Amino acid sequence: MRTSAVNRSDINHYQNTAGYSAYNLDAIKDIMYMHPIERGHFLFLEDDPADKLFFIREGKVKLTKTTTDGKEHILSLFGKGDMFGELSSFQELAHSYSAYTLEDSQIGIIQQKDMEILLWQHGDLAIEFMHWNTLMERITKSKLRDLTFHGKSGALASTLIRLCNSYGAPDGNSIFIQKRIKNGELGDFIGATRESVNRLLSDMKKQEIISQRDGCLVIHEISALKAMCYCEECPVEICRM
Amino acid sequence: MRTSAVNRSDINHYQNTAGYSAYNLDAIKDIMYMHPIERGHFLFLEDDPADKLFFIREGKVKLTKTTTDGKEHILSLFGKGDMFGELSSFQELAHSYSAYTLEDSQIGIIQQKDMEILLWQHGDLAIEFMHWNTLMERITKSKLRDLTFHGKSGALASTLIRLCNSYGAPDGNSIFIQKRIKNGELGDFIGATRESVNRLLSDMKKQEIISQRDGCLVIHEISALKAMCYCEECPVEICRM
DNA sequence: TTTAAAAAGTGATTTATGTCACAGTTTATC
DNA sequence: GATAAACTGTGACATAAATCACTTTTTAAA
Repeated sequence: MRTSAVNRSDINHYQNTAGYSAYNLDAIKDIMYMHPIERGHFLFLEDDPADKLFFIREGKVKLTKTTTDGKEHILSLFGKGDMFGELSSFQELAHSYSAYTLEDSQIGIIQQKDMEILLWQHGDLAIEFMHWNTLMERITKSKLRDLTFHGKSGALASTLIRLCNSYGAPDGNSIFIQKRIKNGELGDFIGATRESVNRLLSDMKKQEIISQRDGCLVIHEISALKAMCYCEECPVEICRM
Repeated sequence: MRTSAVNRSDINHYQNTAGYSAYNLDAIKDIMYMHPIERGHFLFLEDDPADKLFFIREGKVKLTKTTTDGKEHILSLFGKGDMFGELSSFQELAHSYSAYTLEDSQIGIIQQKDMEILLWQHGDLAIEFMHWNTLMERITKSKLRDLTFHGKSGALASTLIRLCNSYGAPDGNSIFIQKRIKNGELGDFIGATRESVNRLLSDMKKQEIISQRDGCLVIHEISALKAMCYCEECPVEICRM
């Protein structure tokens, strides 16, 4: 049993980033083609040519990578207002991951060619786009750090914190994660087996760091999770799924 | 002893990327201020404000991150022609890593403000800059994959392949890595201890996958390394340090 | 070239994580 | 709400990697 009380600043610090974007890319909204995509459909597969960006007007999208030995790595979960995609730079490149919808979604598709014309014409957009790139790169770097340097327990703790930031709702002194996630899926985020995730979560439950309600995780002691991954308190725009 | 011969296509596939850049950002050369920086000096430290880009005209730079529990993580090694740096997007952000020179270097420094003005004015540059961002993001994502999903031996194998691409020179049927790297340093790339690295390298030597000459590593069976990290054959511009 | 310092190598042990097997529980579907 | 399918929980064991302690080798400095 942990004795430290939940720190009020911890509760206030996090905010649910679902449906929130730190960037402002209005100009591209004119050049994107909106497509309604039903739940469970792929936007692209690994090895498809990478020459589009995708803007989520409505819905949720999961990015996954399948390794050649059959493991699935979940790279990101994106929601309303997020943009994602890979472009080609020095040569025609293929996607390094797949993307599919988790809900019926409205997806804006932007062709690389159109994007380039727009960047060429609109300085404001170019600057905003740079900001978006900067942010995406920081998110990826922060995951690299968290997944590599404090073992699977650190990686899992970091993932739970990111879930708080992306799907958390205040719940008394705790944070309720408004998303059902299977243990195997948590493992796919961090490169661990479902059994390991299960044991790590069980330990956290024994220590009353987390609990479960209605099949969702509830985080009671986010400070304990932060200790496990040697959290550096990066902004919520970066510490997200 | 491995029986498979070194595949000629493996030898031809890699190329030394030191001093090579896949992007073309001539316009920024006009706005950067060149500074001679002596070996061992820091360009910036973690927590310094992130508002500049750095272009290496001459020399080598190492990017490292120190975790709060005292570990050092080496993020990248950059050389002539490379550009690096972090900018701020939605708010003033701090650097998440430090950068210091490994040799006496000539470094061009580009202020974020100047960069933004230039992007605003020059469409061509905006597009090139997007390509650069795209490439950097792919490099980081590929490291995330390699360091997280096939254990420390996979992570080490991937790092050795990247070293071949960044510092390798053909040497008969082998690749000579023209850079002395300590075992502890290899550990800092992948989040492993020097002892673990030592044992993994010893195993590779026993299997005649690698050897050592003049304090440098020589890679004999790059295909064996590729098998260890389930290599997906990404282009050398991405598979680098 | 001697000497001190740094790095490499290695055995013994502990801890972390994966693998396998199977029982219990929840969820989805008819 | 019965039933199958999917998911969770857990023990036993195997393997990977860290830690500690120490010797040997290499490198840098005097």
